[in-house]
Amino acid sequence: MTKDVRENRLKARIRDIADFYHKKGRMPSFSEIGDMVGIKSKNAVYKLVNKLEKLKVLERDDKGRLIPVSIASSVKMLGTVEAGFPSPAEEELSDSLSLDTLLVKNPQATFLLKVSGYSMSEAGILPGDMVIVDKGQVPKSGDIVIAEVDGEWTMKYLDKSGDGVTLLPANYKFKPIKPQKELKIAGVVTAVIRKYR
Amino acid sequence: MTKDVRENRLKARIRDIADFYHKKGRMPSFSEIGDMVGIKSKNAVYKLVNKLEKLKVLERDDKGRLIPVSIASSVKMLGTVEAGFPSPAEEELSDSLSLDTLLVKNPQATFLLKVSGYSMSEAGILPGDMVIVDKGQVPKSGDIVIAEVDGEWTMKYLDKSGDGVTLLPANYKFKPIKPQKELKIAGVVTAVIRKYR
DNA sequence: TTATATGGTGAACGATAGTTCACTGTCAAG
DNA sequence: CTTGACAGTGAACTATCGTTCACCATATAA
Repeated sequence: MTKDVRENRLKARIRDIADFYHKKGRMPSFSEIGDMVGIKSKNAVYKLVNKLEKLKVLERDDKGRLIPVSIASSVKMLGTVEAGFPSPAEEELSDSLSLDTLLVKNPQATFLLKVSGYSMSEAGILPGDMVIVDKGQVPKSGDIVIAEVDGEWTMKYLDKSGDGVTLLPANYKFKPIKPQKELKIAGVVTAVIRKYR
Repeated sequence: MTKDVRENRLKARIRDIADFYHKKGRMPSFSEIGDMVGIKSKNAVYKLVNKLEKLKVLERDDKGRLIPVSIASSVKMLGTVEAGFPSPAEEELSDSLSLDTLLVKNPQATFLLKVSGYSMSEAGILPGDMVIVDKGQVPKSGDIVIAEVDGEWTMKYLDKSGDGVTLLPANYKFKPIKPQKELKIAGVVTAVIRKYR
């Protein structure tokens, strides 16, 4: 009864703080939290923050400043499509994460390129897709790489299994590439993104 | 000569601040910036921040607190694969963005589901891929949706063109689904993500 | 040469930060 | 009915915040 009311109020407050963070790009201060959720005393906010810290919604700095934890993540990870969506209560339990931290290891060396050809279509990489490319990663055999071969840029599978290096397309209509003069591997494709609408 | 030195020092400082932000989850204070980059006077930091604000690296709050702009984004958007990578100087000019803001409109209603079947493989959605699902979006004809049809969860194209509603697979080996009793559309697939390694 | 922008030091300012204390109701469990 | 946890008020505390002041050194431009 009143327990539900308390929980709902707590969730609403977490949502308020998360909204603030996503809109303003920083965590609110204690007094700002108080203004948001309708608490007049900073001490009450202090206790609220203690609770949220235990819930791993946020963390405290060594200097006491707030840093987001579950708040910073924009999506919640569920199971497979076949499993469908769980009940709202169970949704809460699923661990949430940020796409940036999931997909980008070192931001300084990571780029987004647009795909235009069909040469990798059998690997599920279609024209209009975007690939995340890490320039700092060491390319291994089997990786999809962005390479400059004899003056032209392509995206292909890197194959070091035979003698020399071969670039393999993922489309039977395209031919493997044996670099004649030079092969410069600029980066490794670490992820593919397709955005609808 | 000395101009290059100045620019490089500025870039190194921007990198320091970005590293701080990505590691600690919040922007540093003025004195923290001073400690990081080796400036003893907060006034010098103040002038530095003014410059970074003009460069759109960061912004200032109405209360003077720092919020990240280009610092918050983890990837830099380039052109097509065929265009390849530009020179490092041109790389700087490319606009950078955050994958979270690029792919997620409302974080509260967005989920990540894992794909397991081949029923959408011709749309470039393969087993092991992840789909970003927005539960708050209104499903339109042509969208890829997550639906519960007659008690089972699937991901299919939504087709409202004919009479009634049909769920279309993207694989000729699978058959279109005409819901017998009930069709609950739980969300719209807004993006596909494939992560390597 | 003389200006003048640039980048820095150091001290001071009021405002706000997070924290702590004492105190007050409210509700559920004993 | 009492007890104790919970949630909140209000005031005080120190530390740190961003800002501004006056001043200095070094380059670049006139």
